[in-house]
Amino acid sequence: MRRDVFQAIADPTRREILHMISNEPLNVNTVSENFDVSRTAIYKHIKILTECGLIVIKPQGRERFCEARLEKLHEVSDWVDQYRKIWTAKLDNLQDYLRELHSKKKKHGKRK
Amino acid sequence: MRRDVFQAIADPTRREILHMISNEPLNVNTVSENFDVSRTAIYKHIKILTECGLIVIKPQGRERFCEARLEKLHEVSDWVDQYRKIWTAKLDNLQDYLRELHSKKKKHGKRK
DNA sequence: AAATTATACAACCAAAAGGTTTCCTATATT
DNA sequence: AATATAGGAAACCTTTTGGTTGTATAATTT
Repeated sequence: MRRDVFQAIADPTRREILHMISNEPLNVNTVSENFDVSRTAIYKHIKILTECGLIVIKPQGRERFCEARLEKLHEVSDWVDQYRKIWTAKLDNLQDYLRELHSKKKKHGKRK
Repeated sequence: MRRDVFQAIADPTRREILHMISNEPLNVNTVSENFDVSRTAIYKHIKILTECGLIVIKPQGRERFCEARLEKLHEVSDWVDQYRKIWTAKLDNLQDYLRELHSKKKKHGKRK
């Protein structure tokens, strides 16, 4: 099954799961107790998160502890970063333009 | 229809559309020509992207130019950032641990 | 005016997503 | 040994997603 991080974090429940275990690993039951859907439903989300590498499962007795692999999110932030350059550049241009407009206030039609 | 940025960027086709128009606005046909699915399919993707604010459509004659609103991606990077703190802290801890392990190489089993 | 072009949108479809209940297995507990 | 607990997975269901074709409409060209 093709799983990628972008698809995994698209679901709000999965983002919440990630949040829950971001500080300490929790077993499957503990995670599912915090939602009002069934344990099986949560289990499926957990499976998806492991399939894309955002979680690793560590067995301990009969329990499975879900541990977040937050570094995996760098894929997302790398992707965003390439666009941040563009959008901040555009904002800079806008600022320059506004500044220029402001300094030459002899002209008529002015808008913030 | 509830649309959020996370869901919008989950689809690879939509990410590619964003990429295409990240530098210059393009009209719907031009965008769709670069994919091998129908124009209607692409149009739907564009609609989803506008619904979550990642694109604005500017009519110009009979054409609609799709302009990227990349700033909207800050929602994603903000979300990632809260976790980046955690994952980098953990990496730092690991590094400290390894450094300590290395300097005091006389002892046997040591853990932070 | 007629034909072409760019887009919007309805109707429909198959597959995937997200959920359920039910049953099974492996560890702990008593 | 018997029971309880934690998790895995099959079977099934409904809604959403991503796609299609076909039709309609508004500008542009010829």
